[in-house]
Amino acid sequence: MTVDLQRQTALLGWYARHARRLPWRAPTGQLADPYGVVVSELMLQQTRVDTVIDYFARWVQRWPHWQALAAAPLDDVLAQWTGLGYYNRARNLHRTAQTVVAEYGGVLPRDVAALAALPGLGPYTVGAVRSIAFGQPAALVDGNVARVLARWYGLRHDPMAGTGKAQVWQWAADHLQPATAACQHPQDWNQALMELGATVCTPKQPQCQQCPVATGCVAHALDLTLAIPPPRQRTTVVPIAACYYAVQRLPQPQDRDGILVLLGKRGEHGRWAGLWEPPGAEGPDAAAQMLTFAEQCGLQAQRPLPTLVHVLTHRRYAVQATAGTLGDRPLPDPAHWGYTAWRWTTVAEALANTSGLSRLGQKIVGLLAAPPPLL
DNA sequence: AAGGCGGGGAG
DNA sequence: CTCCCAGCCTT
Repeated sequence: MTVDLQRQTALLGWYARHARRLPWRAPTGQLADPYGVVVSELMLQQTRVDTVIDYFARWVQRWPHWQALAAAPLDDVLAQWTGLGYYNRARNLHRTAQTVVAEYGGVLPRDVAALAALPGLGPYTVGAVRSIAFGQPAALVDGNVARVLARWYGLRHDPMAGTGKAQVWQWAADHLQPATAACQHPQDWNQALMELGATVCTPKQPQCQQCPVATGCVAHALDLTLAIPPPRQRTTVVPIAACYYAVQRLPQPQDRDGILVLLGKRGEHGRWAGLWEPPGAEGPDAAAQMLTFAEQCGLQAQRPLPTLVHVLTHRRYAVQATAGTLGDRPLPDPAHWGYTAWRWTTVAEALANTSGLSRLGQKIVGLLAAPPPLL
């Protein structure tokens, strides 16, 4: 196929003028620190730039290099990820750091196969690391690039699946060599494509008037910009009824920080794996289960808390929470309630950004701190 | 190829 | 409400 060198030059020039300054991004024409690239790319998977900026700054301040991250306990890594979601990414990043230290002497390998074997690094992220950290002429396709190229060529299929996906990856590869020949910096070309998709060639309100490559864009010429890429199949959201208990413990002589709240640590698999939350259950018999839990704890002074809703991509939690005070009985076996451990903490600590709670868990604890509802 | 996996911002 | 974001892993 032929590629439009003129439009490539236009896009590269646009990127040199309009690139956002991001904490992990090197100036145009330069390479970025491999550790920072991997950390930022793992955080950015399915997550917006604006959300990641603060997390990235705190992360590299606490763990500035592979050795520091590899030596950190997994619980600390998960806690530092609190609120970012998709917590397997944090586990993968941690395991990647340990592999880099143990297998590669603390230096990220430059080899494609070695990179692709690292946990958490898929086709997109490998392309990003190779080009942005090492300057290798490696193509990449993320949601932005897929949308830009699909519109550029008037692709009528979903660019993220099946033949459309293969087509877009081919286009990305076709562009890379001549674009790199023009600017000598494959990292700039890849980031220019993504930047255009993130700031100009957006899904809903593309700014075609400001687009440096609108000339020759098939979708723009045919007025199909909003129809390409085609809308994806809508996911069905499953409603889940859940019942949680905010169990408090009155201050004891060793408690200097006032009333404490009980947390359980979730198992190593499934949703919110390894994260903490107030004890709860989900499903049709959740309320009955938790009633038993309350009896086992000898829960006193029970009062219902306002109901709350927590929405995930495929699940919608409707949570009925109850507050109560622990009696003088010992806590039941956490394993019987789906947890690997119990822990007491203050409300303020549970609501902190490094608490290791899921956002749902924080919402439940937050009900204790919220003012009572007006009647 | 399909399902699981979070959370939040924008319209 | 809706959509979808610098995706990956498991089955």
